[in-house]
Amino acid sequence: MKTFSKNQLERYPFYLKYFKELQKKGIATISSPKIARVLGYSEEQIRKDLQAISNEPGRPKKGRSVDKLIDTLETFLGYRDSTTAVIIGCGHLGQALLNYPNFKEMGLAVIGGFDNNPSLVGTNINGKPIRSMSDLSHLTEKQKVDVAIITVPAHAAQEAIDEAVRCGIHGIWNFAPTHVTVPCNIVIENFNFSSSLAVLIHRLYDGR
Amino acid sequence: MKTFSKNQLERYPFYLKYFKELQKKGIATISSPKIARVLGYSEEQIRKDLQAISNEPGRPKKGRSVDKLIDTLETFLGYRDSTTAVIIGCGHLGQALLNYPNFKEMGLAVIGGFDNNPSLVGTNINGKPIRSMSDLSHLTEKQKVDVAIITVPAHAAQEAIDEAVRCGIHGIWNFAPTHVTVPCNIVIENFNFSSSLAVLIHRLYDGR
DNA sequence: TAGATTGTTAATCGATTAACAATC
DNA sequence: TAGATTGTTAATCGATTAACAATC
Repeated sequence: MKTFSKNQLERYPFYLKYFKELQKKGIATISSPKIARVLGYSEEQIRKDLQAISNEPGRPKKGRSVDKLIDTLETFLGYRDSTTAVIIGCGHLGQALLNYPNFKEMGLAVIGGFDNNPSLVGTNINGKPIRSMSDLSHLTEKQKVDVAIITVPAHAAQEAIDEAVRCGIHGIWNFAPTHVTVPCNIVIENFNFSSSLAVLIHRLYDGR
Repeated sequence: MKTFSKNQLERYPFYLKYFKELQKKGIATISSPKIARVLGYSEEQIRKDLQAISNEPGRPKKGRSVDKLIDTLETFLGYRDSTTAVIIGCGHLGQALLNYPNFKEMGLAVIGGFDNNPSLVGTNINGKPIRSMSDLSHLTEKQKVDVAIITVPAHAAQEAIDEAVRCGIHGIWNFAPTHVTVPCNIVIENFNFSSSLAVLIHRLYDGR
């Protein structure tokens, strides 16, 4: 089976965004050299990336159909499925994610938040109910939950993740700035401000 | 000069976090095999990573001093410097970042926000003033600003970044889910929800 | 001394880039 | 046909892993 590296997977949303802009402009086909000029990837890499997910070849001299590429990418990225997610930790960052408008078009349905702060429990944020952490298992018994988005402080992250895993959630999107461990059948993606900032600051002070 | 790959730079904050936990527990030295067990990297990689930034060797049978490692890492990562940043776009995400408590210890001083929404301009968030976008140049004339954190909607990102660059800001931390272009002397780091989510979803539905 | 751990050098692996014939 | 672009195969590059002598 084809395998996809992390870097490669990270590029696909950029392609999709660009192709949607082309579609809006009424452009029907796009070639690798043109994509290369805009997105700054090499044209060979673009060809490989698009070959890996397309089920029909590109046409010499034309390139590929923008509509088909969008269709293929949205399917590949799971934007056509509905993945359900809960936010664990409804502080500022968790609340921002409860309000984030782009998850829906990415096929991610954020169905509610969990927190232990009594002044939050029972309220709604962006129409989504905030429940007590102890209610997570009740929700997962009634409804499939695919992803737990972890936005608790670093010191509480491992415990929150353990509870999510106990409740049968298989995907963890960890925003807490700390290393955590999960069983090997659980998929975890760390989305780490401090790692991203480390790259930025180093490049900034180091002249690349 | 030594070069550091993106992956390598992204690992350093995890080391630092872990070493600080050790320090809190009163542990004085740490070896690569032990780090490997906790963080899940290979011990060879850990040795290379720590060698690359340390100015004295590790001691056979002991490892390295936790205090010294923390000192070295904090200096290397720029946590001892003060990097100044402004938030451009003070919607939910921008406000969450204005309230994010961890930037300070990373050496990042968020000094204010910019937005064009008249109901936000003139207010304070977490003690930080929100100004009109047209005032950015006034601020940068008076004060060094190193980083612009871009939390505007995707369609407004390029314009916001162009303005930040015109104002002499050299570092761009882009949270908007879109590709943007910057002059070659500007450092940009994309922190992209859709890319991170793409990795998570693919691993989740693909059995790794 | 023995053993754990180090740093260095070589081997492997995987991703990106280059070369080029095929094709519309 | 000529030229742009494709897909494939080979070469390069860089990062990770393995091997192993050195050392406290």
